[in-house]
Amino acid sequence: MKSNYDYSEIEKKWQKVWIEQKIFEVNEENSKPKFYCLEMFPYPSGKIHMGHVRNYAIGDVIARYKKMKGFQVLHPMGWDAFGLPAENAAIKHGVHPAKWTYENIDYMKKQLIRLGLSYDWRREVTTCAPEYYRWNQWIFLKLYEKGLAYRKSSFVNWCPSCATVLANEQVIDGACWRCESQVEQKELEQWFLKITAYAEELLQDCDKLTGWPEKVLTMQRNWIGKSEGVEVDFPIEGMKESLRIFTTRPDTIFGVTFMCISPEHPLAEKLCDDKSALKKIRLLQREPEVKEGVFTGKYAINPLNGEKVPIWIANFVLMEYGTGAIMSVPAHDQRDFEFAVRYGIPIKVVIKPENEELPDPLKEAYENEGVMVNSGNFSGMSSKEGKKAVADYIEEKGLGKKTVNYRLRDWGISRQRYWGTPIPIIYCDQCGIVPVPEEDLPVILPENVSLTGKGESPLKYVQEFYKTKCPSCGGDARRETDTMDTFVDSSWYFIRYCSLHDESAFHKDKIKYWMPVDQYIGGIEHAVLHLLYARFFTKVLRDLWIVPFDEPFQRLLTQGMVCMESYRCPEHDWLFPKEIKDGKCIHCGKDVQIGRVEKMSKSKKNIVDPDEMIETYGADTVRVFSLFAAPPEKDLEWSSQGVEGAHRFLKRVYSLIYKHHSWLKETEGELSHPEPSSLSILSLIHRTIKRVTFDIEKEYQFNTAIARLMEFVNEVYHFEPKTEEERKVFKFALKNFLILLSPFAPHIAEELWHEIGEKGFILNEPWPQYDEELAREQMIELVVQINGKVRSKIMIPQGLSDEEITKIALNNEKVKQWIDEKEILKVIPVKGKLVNIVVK
RNA sequence: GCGAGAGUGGCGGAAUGGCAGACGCGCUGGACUUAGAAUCCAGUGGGGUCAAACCCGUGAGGGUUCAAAUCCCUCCUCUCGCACCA
Repeated sequence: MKSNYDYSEIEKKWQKVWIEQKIFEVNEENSKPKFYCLEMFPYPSGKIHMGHVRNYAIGDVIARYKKMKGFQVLHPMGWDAFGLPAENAAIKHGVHPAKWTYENIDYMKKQLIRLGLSYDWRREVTTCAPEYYRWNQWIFLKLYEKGLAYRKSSFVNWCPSCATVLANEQVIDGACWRCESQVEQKELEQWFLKITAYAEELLQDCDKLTGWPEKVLTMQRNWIGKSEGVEVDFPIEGMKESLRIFTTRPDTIFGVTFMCISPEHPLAEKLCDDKSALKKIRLLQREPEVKEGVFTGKYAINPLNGEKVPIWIANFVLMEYGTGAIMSVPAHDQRDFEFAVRYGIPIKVVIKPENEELPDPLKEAYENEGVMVNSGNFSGMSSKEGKKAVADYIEEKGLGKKTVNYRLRDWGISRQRYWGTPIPIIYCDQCGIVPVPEEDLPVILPENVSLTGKGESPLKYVQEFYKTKCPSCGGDARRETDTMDTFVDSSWYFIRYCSLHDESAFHKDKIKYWMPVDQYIGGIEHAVLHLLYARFFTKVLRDLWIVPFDEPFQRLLTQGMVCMESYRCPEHDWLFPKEIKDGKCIHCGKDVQIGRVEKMSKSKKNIVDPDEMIETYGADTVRVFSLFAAPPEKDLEWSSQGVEGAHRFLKRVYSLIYKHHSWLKETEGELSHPEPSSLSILSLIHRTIKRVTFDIEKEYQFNTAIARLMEFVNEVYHFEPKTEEERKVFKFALKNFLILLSPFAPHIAEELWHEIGEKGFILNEPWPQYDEELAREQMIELVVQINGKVRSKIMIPQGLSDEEITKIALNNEKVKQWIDEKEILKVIPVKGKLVNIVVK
C-alpha cells in the first residue's frame, strides 16, 4: 500500500474496473423493490460546470445508497442534444452541429466517468439521434390523431437574437429565457400542442405531488392560473352586437360605471372612430406604469340594472385573457379605480365592509369582502353569497354563463431552426395537411444544409428534404420545414431509459417495472418549463395506454445554485480567480474589488473548472466538498479553502487505514463479546451508522452525514488497538465506516476496502445495520438547570430513570449551593439526560 | 402589490421545545523541521477573570412554557417566484 493518498491513480483504476465489471448495469428483477433515481440530463454545451457536478453528485449518493439498501436502482444519463448553441457554433465556426454535439458528448461523458458516477451507460439517450427523435415524431402523430396537435396562425413570441419562436413559458419578464433579448410579437403559422386540454388535471394533480417542493407546486399552480367567474353579455346601445366580458366578481356588477376593451378586441375598430387614438393606445400596451384609454363614444347597457355606461378602449386590458373586455368597477378594483380617477369617471360603491365606513371620496378601491349595497334585490347579501347568487341569476336569465378561465396557453412548438426534430407533416395542394405515415418514420433531419440563422428554417432551402410525395394521393407535396421545440425531447426521455436501445421506446413491462421516477433531481429553473411539459406528456401517454400512471416524478429535489464571489478590476473588468494575486489584478496591479456572492457564470468569470479541481484534488474531494458545504436544496458557496478541507479529510481517512493496514488485512472484522476497552469504538461505529443513515433518509442531509464521518475519523484517529479483541472490533468499525463513506467518496472507499482485505465491490455490500443498544453512549453528561439555566454537568451512566437522575442532581454539591435556602417548587427530569429545578 | 423561503460566531453551516454554535474553513499558540510546506496537538461567540465564578448572546419587540434559534403575535431586512390575468 502506498503511503500517500494517490487519488489520481486510485480513481483511474477503479473507474476502469467498475466499467469492465459492469457493476452499474441493471435489469429488472421482480423479486426486488426498484428505485428510479434520475438527474436532469445536460445540454452538451462543451464541458460540464460545477452546477452539473453538484446535481450529479447528489444523485449518485442517492443511487448508491439505495442500491446498498437492497433496491434495484435505475440510474441513467443522457444528452439533451438538440438546440440552438450547436447551430450557432456551426454558423460561427463552420462545424456541423452534429459533429459539434457529438464531440461535446464524448468529452462530457468522459468527465462524468471521471467523477465516478454510477450510470448504466447502456441506456444512454441522445436526443438528436434518429432512433430517439423518431419517437418524438411518433408521439406528435398520436397527438395529431387525437386533435391535441394543431396548426394555427397567431401572434407569437419572437426572439430576434435566436431568430425563432418562444413558448410563453420561455419568455421571462418579456425577454428570452436563453439569451435575454427583448421578445417581439410576430404573426406566424405554427404548430401547437393542446396542453390546455389538461389544465384542470395538471392543476388538480399538484395535490398528489407530495414529494415536490411547495415552491415548485405554487409556481405551477400560478402558471396554470385557474380562476372561476362568469361571462356576461352587455348589450351595446344602437348596435346588434353585444360586449361579452369575464369577471370573477359578479357581486360587484351593480357598481359598473364603465366598460373597457383591449385595443386588439375585434370590436375595437368598429366602436372607435378615432383611429389615431386607437393606434396610440396600442403602442402603450406594454407599458404597465401608465393606464391610458380612449372613450369610443358608444355605450353599453348593464343587463342587471339597465344603466348606460361608456365603453372605453384601454391599454391595460389583455386580449389573450378572458374575452378581451371587462366591466369596470372602480370602487372595488384598484386598476379600474386608477383609470376612473384619471378620466373623471364616477365611482359607485356597492360593497361595504362589515363594521366600518368607507371614506368618501374613496382613496383606493375596496377589494375585500363585505356586504352588498346599492345592488337592487341583492342588497344586504354578503359579497360571498352574492357572488353565487348573482352568477345564478345571470345564468337563469340567459344573460351569460359561469366560466372557468386558465392563464395557461397552448404550447407552441414550431421552431424556425435546423437542429431539432423535423415535424412529421406533409402539405399537399390536393389533400391539405397530411401526417407522415407511422411506417415512414423517422423523418430524418438532412445533414447538408447551409445555416444562416436568419429567421427561416434552413430546411426550406433543402429540396431533397422538403420535396416529397403526398402519402394520401401520391401527388407532389412539401414537408413541414419547421422543427420541434427541444423541450419536446425532454418531456419523455425518462421513459426511454427504461428500455434498451434495441427495444421499443415504450416497452410496457419495463415501464411498469421502473416508472415512475422515485427521485428526480435538478435545478429550479425548470419549475414551469420542463417539469410542466413532462407532466403533460405523461398524461397524454397515459391516455394512449402507453404508461400506467398519472405523474412521472414522485419526489423532486431542486438543488441550489453553485455560487462564488466575483472579482472586478477597475481596468480589466471581471477577473477569473486566478487573475488575482494578493488582492491585486495580475495585469495592472490595481486593487481588485470583491463583488457579491452569486451564481457562477462565465460572464462574471466567477467560475471554477471541474476538470481543474479533479486534477488538483481528485473527484472524491470535489464530490465531498460539494455535498458537505451546504444542504442540497440550498445555494452553495464555492470556497477553495473549503475544498482543501474536504481533501484533508480524505487524506486523514487514507492515513488512518495506512497506519493499520498491515494487520487489518489479516484480521476478521467479526465480533464476539467485546471487552470494555473496545466497547467505546464499537459504540461509536454503531452511533455513526445510525446518524449517517438518519441524515441520508431525512431529506438527504448529506452535509451533516459527512460531518458524522469526520467525527468518527477524529475520534479513532489515534486509537491503537492492543489486544486481538480490540483489533477485531476496530476492523469491524473501519470496515463499516468505509461502507458509509462509499456513496460520497466511492473511489477511496473502494481502494481502502481492498486494502483492508475485503473482497468484492463495496457497492455490492449491504448498508450496515446498527444496534440501538450499542449506539447509545455509555456515559452521558447529565445537565442540571436551575430555573432554566445550566448550573452543573455530571457524568452518569446511560439509561438511568427520571427518579435516579433527579436524586443525583439534587445531591450534587454545586447544585446544592445554588439551591441554598431556596424553596424547590418543581423538578422536571427530561429523558434521563437533563433535570430542571425550579426554585424560589 | 401578492405568494414562498430565509435571517444563528470572522465565514460556510449544526441543533425530535431540553447544554446554542456539531462538522468544516479561517485565526492564535505549540510540536516536528536548518527553514518552509505538509502533518499532528491545543485553543477559538462577546464581556469578565491570572484562572475561575458569573453576566450577555440565534434580525427587533412582545407572548406561551419549568425550559424557545425552534411555537404564537407585531415589526424590520434579504432572496426567489408571480405581477395590469378582470
